[in-house]
Amino acid sequence: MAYQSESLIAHAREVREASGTSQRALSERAGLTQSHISQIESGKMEPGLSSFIDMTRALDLELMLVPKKLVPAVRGLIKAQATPDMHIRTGQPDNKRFARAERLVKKMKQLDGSSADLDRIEETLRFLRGVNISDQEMQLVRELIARLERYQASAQAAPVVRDIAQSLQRLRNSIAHAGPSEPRPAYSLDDGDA
Amino acid sequence: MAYQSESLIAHAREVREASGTSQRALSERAGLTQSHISQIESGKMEPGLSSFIDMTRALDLELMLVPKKLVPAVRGLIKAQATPDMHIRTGQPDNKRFARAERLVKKMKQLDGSSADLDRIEETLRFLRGVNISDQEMQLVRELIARLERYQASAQAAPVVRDIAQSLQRLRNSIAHAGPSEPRPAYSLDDGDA
DNA sequence: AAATACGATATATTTTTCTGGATTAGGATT
DNA sequence: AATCCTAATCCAGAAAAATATATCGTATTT
Repeated sequence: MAYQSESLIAHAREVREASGTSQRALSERAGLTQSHISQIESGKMEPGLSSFIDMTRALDLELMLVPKKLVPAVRGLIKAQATPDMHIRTGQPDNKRFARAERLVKKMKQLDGSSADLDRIEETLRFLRGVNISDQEMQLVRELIARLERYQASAQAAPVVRDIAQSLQRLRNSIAHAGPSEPRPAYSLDDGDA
Repeated sequence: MAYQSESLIAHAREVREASGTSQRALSERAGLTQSHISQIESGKMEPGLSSFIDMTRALDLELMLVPKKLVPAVRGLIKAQATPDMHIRTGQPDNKRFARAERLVKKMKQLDGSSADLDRIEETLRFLRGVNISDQEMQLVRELIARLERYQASAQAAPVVRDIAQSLQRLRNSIAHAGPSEPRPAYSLDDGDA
């Protein structure tokens, strides 16, 4: 049920997972119960507008009304900042998370069979673990891992996996030689989704 | 009640009024009852997320989650298109709406007393009525008039009236001599609102 | 003056959210 | 093996939203 709000809720969930926030932690900040959030995220119930606002505000997101005509432009803006330039490299690699991710990939490989994309992800993760990585970059990695976790069992996981592999690869490149692997277009046309 | 969603709902309402859609017409397109919409708009009840989505989709709006950090940029984008360049001038002046607006201003003047801003609005409206005006421009005018109607009785109507007067003035200038009265910055910093 | 359109309200019924707490199940950590 | 954290689920009850109609006051139109 609740087909219209599906993608919005999925988006909120992705952000929550990428930020490493648990449902419980979020529930406290947003003033809702964990049970409530679980049901919302799993589509068992439809939140009220204000509940959803509370929830997303606690994730540093703002719910906005955008004229349909400029939805692609806004999407472009958002995507552009989701993969920022990443210069400062200070943080520690967060080995736990990498280990978890590598375990996940291993599991996927033996479940669905090995694939070029999975191999690529595995290798890139190994590389990234050994490198000093900025907080922003680590955040991107977390986001990608969370996506991978979410869609591992999904029917059409393949394109998602491919996208994740590409994103990780680009991150790796931008670190390996801090040169222009791709100029990264600021924001432009961006095919609308569903 | 329902303080978080207030501005979102107000925005939806402004768009509805600017587009000249009645609550009834909207209710049919969105699949809600007119009573329902009235209560939502007047803050007597809090819509469910999906109800609100239905409502705003019917207004050619899309509800999006935007990282707080780029809210100003998105606001800028939206505002920039709300006052577009306006070149094509074909439509008819829509005299009915102008007449209605002028009546409103007259009423306000005798109620709250005359003010420089009201005078300016009155004069600009007279000018605009006599000119060939594009659909887009007419849409802007409608939006401004709707705002005026909404805030006429409000406690702090003054700044709103001033803003409306300014917007109309700018529109008038851009028509009078299609020259650069102001280069209109594409989109940039934009002070957040409430 | 009568008809029409608009938005706000009223009422009654049905449905759903939301809370609160408790529990279950899976992984990960120790 | 035992513990901890996360997410999903269940249950009960209170609160609020959604639906369906109908009416009212006011303005505008004919």
